Amino acid sequence: MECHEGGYKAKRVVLKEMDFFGTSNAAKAGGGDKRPEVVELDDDIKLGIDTRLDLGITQTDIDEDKASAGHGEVLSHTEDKQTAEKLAILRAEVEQKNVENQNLKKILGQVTNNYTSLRMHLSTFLQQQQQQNKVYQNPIKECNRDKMANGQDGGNESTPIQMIDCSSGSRDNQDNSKERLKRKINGLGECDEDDRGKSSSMNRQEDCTKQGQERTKIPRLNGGPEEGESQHEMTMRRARVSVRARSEASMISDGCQWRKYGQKMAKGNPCPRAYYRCTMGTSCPVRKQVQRCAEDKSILITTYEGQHNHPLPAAAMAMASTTSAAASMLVAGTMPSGDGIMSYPTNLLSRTILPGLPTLATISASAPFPTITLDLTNPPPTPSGGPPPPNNTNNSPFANGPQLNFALQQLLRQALNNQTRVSNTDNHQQQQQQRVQIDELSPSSSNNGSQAALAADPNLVRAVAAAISSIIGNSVQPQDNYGSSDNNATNSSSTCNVEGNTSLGLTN
DNA sequence: CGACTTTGACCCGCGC
DNA sequence: GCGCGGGTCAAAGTCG
Ligand SMILES: [Zn+2]
Repeated sequence: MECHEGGYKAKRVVLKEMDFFGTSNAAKAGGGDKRPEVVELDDDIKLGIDTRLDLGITQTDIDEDKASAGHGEVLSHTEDKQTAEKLAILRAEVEQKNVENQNLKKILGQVTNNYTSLRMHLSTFLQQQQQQNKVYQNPIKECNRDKMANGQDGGNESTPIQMIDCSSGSRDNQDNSKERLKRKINGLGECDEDDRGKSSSMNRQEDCTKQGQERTKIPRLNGGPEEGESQHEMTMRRARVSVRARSEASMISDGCQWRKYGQKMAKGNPCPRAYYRCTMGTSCPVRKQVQRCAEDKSILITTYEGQHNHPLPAAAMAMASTTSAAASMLVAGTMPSGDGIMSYPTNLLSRTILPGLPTLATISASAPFPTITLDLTNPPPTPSGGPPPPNNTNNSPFANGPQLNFALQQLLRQALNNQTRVSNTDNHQQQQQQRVQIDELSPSSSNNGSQAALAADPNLVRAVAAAISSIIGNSVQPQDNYGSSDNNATNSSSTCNVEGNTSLGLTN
């Protein structure tokens, strides 16, 4: 009803979006491929800043002043005046040098930042490669993969093949064709990570209309016990990220273009759930669901799913990176062991508990899909603590992970800040912000208690690295702005934060 | 006229 | 087998 006020009369203009990141302008600017670093350096060059550390002259002049001051009784007032003028000039010069110094520091910081980013990205990439190698080593999966790639009927095998590649867009070129192939292949149903779950409908549609094939039963994602590897893949495929934010608007402004393709009344929630599809790309598989929280209708729950197969504007990258980071964390933390779908996160995130820290992440095995909820409805995050998200369930394995939570929190905040900055076309600040972010995560920083945990727990490091990589990817790979966000459509239920979701208490 | 929203219908999986 | 709920499609209508 009015929960989702998108009343048609209200219309497009009325379809007011909460300017979540203040990116309305940036979204249109769409400079996703711009490298802030370069811009700033260019600016410095244009300004003709003298980058030489030429500070000796000033010292000499000062000494001269001192010497002349020693003969003060001899000097006349005019000489005093001259000295004063000299002093003033020298001070001005010193100030100028200071400014230059600061500029140099900035540049240095940027370079350091870039270096760190590249390192993180590289490490993440290597990790992903390792994972992929593992996948390829699995003959069964390989077989399935081939079947899918060739468009052959895979029978009832439901082994999911594709994994979410949060940081690389290597698949992007193949996405469309793969998708079509997969959709033609009914039996395999959920081959594509983007459409899994929903692919059934789409498959059905195309099959019925185009091929008229008999619809072989599409095995459910969780159908049947699979080897750990498969479960891992499935977990990755089904990772979802939803964002909770207080907004009176009907939709969050995330920089992307969305087309509404459906609306349903969800059970247990008087407010309808709207379905949107990304229209920035011709066949972008990314979808999102928007729904108001039943308990608190001022809270808007936006769930992203899928991976963009097209370049994103900077404004959209912020959100995509955020969700991607969350998904990465989820993927990294949801390595299934045995039949427990979510056993891994327990080890990863619940290792340490900081009293008073708001619960940032929750996961429940009861959830149909691994879901990360980025909770932006809470007060700003402070490592010292804060009120827990209203909807967090205590029983989830992710309930306690101060280090990672805080790190991710910072990352997400950074992403959000980045987007805000992008909207202001202030790349410089964005860079600085990013640098600060990395500094916080770096071992050299002394602010977080999370450092120790990061250093001690490789899993944690991996998770954070994956999360960082997706954000860093913005600056490192401007042209591959493929936001990978697997979000959850909160299909578990329409309530605010159902159990089974991972929720990252994120405050902005 | 193109892009978009609305909305009813349809399909699917799942539980009983 | 049936009903329910989630997700999607597509025709119709609206807007710029
Ligand atoms: Zn897209």
